[in-house]
Amino acid sequence: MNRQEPMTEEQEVFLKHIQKKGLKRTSQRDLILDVFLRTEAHLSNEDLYRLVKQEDVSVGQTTVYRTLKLLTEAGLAREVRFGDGRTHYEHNYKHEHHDHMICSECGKIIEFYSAELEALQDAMAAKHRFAVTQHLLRIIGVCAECRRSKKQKANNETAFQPNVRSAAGRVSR
Amino acid sequence: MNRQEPMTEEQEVFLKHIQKKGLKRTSQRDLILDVFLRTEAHLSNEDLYRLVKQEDVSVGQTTVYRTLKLLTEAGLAREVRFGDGRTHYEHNYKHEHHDHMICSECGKIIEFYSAELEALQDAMAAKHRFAVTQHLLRIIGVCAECRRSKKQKANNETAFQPNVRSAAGRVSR
DNA sequence: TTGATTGCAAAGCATTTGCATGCTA
DNA sequence: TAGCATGCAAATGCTTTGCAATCAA
Repeated sequence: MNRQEPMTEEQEVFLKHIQKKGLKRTSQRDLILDVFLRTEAHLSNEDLYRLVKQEDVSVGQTTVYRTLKLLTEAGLAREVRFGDGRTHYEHNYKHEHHDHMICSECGKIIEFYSAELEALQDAMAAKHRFAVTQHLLRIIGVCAECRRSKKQKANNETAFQPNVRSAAGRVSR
Repeated sequence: MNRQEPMTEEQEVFLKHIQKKGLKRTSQRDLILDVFLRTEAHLSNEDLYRLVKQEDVSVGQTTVYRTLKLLTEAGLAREVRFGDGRTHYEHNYKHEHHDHMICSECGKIIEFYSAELEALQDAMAAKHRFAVTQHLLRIIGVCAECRRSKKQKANNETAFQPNVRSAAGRVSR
């Protein structure tokens, strides 16, 4: 393990976290962090595992699980659950907090942020003397594109059955 | 299956749903609906299964799973996921929409509602030309009681590690 | 040298499914 | 009587754990 290249901020954060916990830096952890940072998406463990494997076949899925947990502890990643059964991860370092809209037709995920929304949530919490650690807002519906294409084949009487599980599972951006 | 007692509204809704789908009314389904309605909480499948078993040992867990799905379809129950890995269900018939605050210390769940919050969410959705089907807001933090008892044993330097998974899993009211 | 790390296989959970038997309409 | 419902056991899918071999500090 000897790289002379300058570290990115994220790598330093990770290294510091690892040292603070008395753990060790390994090539696998470096690689996984690297691939994670390089990919702007809501990666599931499986997704990340596949990407990492493209650069090093020998890495095991368990290591990816364990490293994602480390990254989360270090504040570099954030767990997101979309209700499809698996856990997804997104960048969390110096990223503004945001929430998600999920299209139940195509699985597309729209990120959004509203300061008023945040303030209102805090106000509600205060009203109940509740100290907020984190919050999670997920809006499920149909995105503009899907609504347009649905209008075209309008005459089918089938009731709309939101199926977030499979839809969100298929695509994650 | 011959009860002459008057049906509750919920039972009628359920029966209607069952008939519309060409399914059959059974004693198990009746019992499960009954126990579910009688219990004001965020029951997991397991919870409901245990309660039902107290009145009829012969009922299988699979039937509870299947019936809860039916109740959800019929609009009598609503699925809620608190992030503890399992699905919980709450009453949904003629119940106002509400959101949840979850205490990561004791697992207590506070229900709350804010019209402004709802309005703002709809506004955000509209801005993205997104047709909302449902939304989910979960605030995680520490409730008033737990904060009080934490203050008393104040001097432990242990960093606060929110652990919603186990906390919310243990208690559900 | 020593204890953390890794990858594999096995174990754990919550949930779903296959199937023979039982029961509703 | 026909076909849905039930309960059991087995299967599934994601995640975690046990363990022997390996590797960083």
